[in-house]
Amino acid sequence: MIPSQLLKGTLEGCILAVIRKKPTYGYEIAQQLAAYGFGRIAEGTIYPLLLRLEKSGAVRAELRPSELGPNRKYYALTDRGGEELAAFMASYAELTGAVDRLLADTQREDEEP
Amino acid sequence: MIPSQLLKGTLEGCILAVIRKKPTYGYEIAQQLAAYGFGRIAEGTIYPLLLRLEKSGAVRAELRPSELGPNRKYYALTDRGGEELAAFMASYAELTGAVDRLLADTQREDEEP
DNA sequence: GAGACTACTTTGTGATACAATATAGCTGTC
DNA sequence: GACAGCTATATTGTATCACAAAGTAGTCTC
Repeated sequence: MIPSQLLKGTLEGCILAVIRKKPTYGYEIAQQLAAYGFGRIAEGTIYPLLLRLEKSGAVRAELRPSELGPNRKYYALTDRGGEELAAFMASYAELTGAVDRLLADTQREDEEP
Repeated sequence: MIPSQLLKGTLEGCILAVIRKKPTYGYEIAQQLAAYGFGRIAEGTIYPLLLRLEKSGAVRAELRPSELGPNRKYYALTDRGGEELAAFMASYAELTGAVDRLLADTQREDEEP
């Protein structure tokens, strides 16, 4: 299980990435994230996050009927959202670069006693 | 610059990793993190975090005089801290695994139009 | 009509990075 | 000896965000 604190900030970028692949709706996003190995992301996390993204102009929402079940709110990435996704990927690379360098050093200490 | 939200949860594990390499004190930890590429971590972040770790039993503190400047509070990793570090590394690997799979898929869409 | 699955919303809570501020010792310079 | 600048720690208040919980509502199967 990934602790919720570790997901902070990451989830927003990842949802942008999921939407970029193909416009989709909240419920399916949650399932995709689970399939990618994020674990179960609560509805109370997904939906407020999508509303934030819509309000900030990173995504555009469109209501469509579902063949089975209630209506779906499909989200598509805007240009602004594409820029945010690029910024996230850069920050994420910066973070993992720093962490990986540090953890590599931590490892090294074991090997040379 | 790494946004503060992305650091959440990560910093605690990384500080444990720094301390594991060699017992050290807050001020130097901040400098080491900056050197690894984390950017400048505010004092208001480092010191409360170290106090939390001490209170939780992950680290042990010892006050030592400095050759130059005020006293330093050296922190050393406890067994409990070592376990927490291992747990962090596992969670971190889980997270980066999921994100990397997702971002790889996002990339792939570009290549095959 | 009861349960299960789909699908979205809202409210309140907890964790945590950070800005700002305070304190204090040491060094060097003018 | 006053002042700047670096070292070193602590505290207070704030903003952000993931989540639990509860609610609403549609479809399907038994």
